[in-house]
Amino acid sequence: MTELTLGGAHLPLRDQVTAEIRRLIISGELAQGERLVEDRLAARLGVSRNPVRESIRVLAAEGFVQVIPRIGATVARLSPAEAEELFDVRMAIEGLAARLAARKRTPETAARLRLVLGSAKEAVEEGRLERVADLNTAFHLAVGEVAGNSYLNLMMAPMLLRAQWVFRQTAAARGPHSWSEHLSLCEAIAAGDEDEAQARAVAHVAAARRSFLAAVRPAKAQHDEKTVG
Amino acid sequence: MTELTLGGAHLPLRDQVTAEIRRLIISGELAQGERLVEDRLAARLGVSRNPVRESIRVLAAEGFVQVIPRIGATVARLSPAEAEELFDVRMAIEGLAARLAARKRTPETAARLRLVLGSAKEAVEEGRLERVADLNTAFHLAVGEVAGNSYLNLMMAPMLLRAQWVFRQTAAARGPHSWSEHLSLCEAIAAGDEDEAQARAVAHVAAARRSFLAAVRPAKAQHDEKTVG
DNA sequence: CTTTAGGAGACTGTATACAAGAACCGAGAT
DNA sequence: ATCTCGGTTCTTGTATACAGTCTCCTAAAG
Repeated sequence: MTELTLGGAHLPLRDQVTAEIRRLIISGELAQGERLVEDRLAARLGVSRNPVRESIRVLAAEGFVQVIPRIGATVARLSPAEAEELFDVRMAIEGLAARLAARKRTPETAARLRLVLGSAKEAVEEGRLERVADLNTAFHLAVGEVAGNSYLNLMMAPMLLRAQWVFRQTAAARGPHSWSEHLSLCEAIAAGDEDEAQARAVAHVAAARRSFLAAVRPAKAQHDEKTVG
Repeated sequence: MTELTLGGAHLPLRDQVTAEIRRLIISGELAQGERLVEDRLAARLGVSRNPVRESIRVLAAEGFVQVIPRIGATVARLSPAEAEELFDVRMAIEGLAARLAARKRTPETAARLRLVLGSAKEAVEEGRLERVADLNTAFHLAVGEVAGNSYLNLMMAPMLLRAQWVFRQTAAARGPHSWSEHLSLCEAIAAGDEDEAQARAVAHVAAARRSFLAAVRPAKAQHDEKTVG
């Protein structure tokens, strides 16, 4: 592996391996459909097959990997159609998260969210693109934590990573816009306006979808504004 | 194990083990907070630790198991609050599934859904309670398949199993009512009425929540009709 | 030239072994 | 009696080994 043993408090290898393979998939270093041969992956990461296997199961549950019994695991394929489908799910989930966050917000909530947004803005200005993506994800997760629904958060983490994957695969990054949308969402949550918070979260994802569609089929008109509402 | 090697086309042990442990958790044979010692589980199921470990990771990703590195795995705890939170997620997800199903339905859709409902009705009449639960889950999954959103389905399967868990833990089964609600949802989908389909799915989950609340806090008034809409 | 049987190689499935760390229990000190 | 220290035991983390299955290549038959 390039650098697995980072961070003092060493997590179990399986967790590091899971994170690393996931990163390789999201970044595209492991291409769609590419076979994940346990031996080779293990050698590449400098571990035995066992942690790799456990990681593959988790990544399969998250939808990054497809496993066919006795055949092997491959990086999942992400057709444009499947990629677009994700936005519908995100609207539902993130809309709910925003609504609940507005409902459950405390006086400290706004500061907490703005802290993440601040870091994100810095990262945008510094042009650290990967960090921007991570901080945007962190923002959404922070909203989820404010919402305080444990199962919602359990789903959100892999979903957001998948969203990163979708964007990386289509080369449709969009740093600056999302920041103002996040800020807008943050305000609605801070104000405790559930309807507005949900609406802004949904609008945010809808905007992301437009950006995605523009990258995937630049010519075609974007007539798909229907969906959740 | 009691009976793991069932079904001719033998799945990998890890899959059978995952299903079995999940079943043990949902049924309550493994209690909340109970330690999942790999050795013991492996011995109990008649396999080695390896499949058990892989299963535990998957079940952790699904939220059935809590893993603390170097300490061990336990059956997750499901506080009443956490249990209730699930209904919000279900409303969002199943509402979306119903909407998409109505949008994507084909002429064969109704028959397919009604087939499952028929089996469920039979099971209700025969008093086969566990089978009823499985068929209700199958119905929801079938709606998801009609919706044709792969990631949505990926989330739905564990979510529905978790819903089963919630009900089993609170002893709040409700066979007959859900059946008519399912039929009603089926009709809306068949008619292609997206709004109505979503509304009925949400209402169905809301009814399930009422049933849950009635079981959990029988005295307290149920004032929580707010949420997605 | 296409097709098909056979066998070698590659890879997954499962078990076992060993190392490292955490929990537990008892003995001695305070 | 309580606290603390030490060691024993239990359990997880990781690696290795072996068996079973699939794939792919080769070679012979049609």
